[in-house]
Amino acid sequence: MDSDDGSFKKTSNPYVTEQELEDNDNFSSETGAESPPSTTFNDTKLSPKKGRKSIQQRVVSVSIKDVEGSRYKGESAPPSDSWAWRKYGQKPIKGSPYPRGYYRCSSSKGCPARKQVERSRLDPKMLVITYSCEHNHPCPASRNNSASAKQAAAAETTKTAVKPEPSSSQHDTEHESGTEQRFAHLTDDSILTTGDEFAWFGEMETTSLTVLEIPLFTERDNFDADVQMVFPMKEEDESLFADLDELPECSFVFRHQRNVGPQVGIC
DNA sequence: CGGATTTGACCTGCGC
DNA sequence: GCGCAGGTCAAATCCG
Repeated sequence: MDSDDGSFKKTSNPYVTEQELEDNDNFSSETGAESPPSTTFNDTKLSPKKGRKSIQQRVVSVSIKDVEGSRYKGESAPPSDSWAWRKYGQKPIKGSPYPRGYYRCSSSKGCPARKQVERSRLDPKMLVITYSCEHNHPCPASRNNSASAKQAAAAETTKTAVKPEPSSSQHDTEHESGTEQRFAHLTDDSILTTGDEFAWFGEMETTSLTVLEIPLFTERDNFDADVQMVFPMKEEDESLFADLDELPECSFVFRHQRNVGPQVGIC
């Protein structure tokens, strides 16, 4: 199935901190916020066939409005942001009225990246996208999540195919170069400090994309508290979807630094 | 006709 | 050990 040439070094993914790597087992999905303490908070339910220890995950929350807007406006993303995702499954999630879609990177053969797209239970106006990458493989989602997130989220929203933007011949060239070449440029600037590791968030903010960086809390209480800060809303009925056009133009970055704790920036 | 999506079945891990 | 839930597979179906 997925090739694993192991050619990528751990540091080749500038967007995954050591914190994430170390605390992967403590990763908390967005959906964990409402889960019983004994269930999924410390259990990512990662692919049993891939092994849990070797998966990196990043959670991004995308405003549905942003998604739809980008789609309908035909917003073109930079080639480096254009990733193709192929849906390979969908599952209803217990406790959530919304199904979770499973996508696999199809930008190039052997691309190990996967992502899960689901509507946030806390805020149905948001789509929560969880990117999963194996160790020794760069996570395309890390840099390109702006476009790819929109693509997948758009598909999730519109129930249509996830297709890469009809971007450019440059993109096609990248396909020919294969996965390694595709990620090579990511490695070039991969040595980032913790202060720069989420620099791409800034790019996303410029597109009014709402981003939620779910930190890897080791304390559930912290997680709950911070999620409450971000999502004060309770679960609402589906009538909310009628109000999608009323989504606020608000972007924020939610991060957690080692020895610093959660930081929330609200516009 | 080829590729992508859908969807039910199966597999695996975890909690009880 | 059993049941539940999540994740993946693969055949069927759809679409360009």
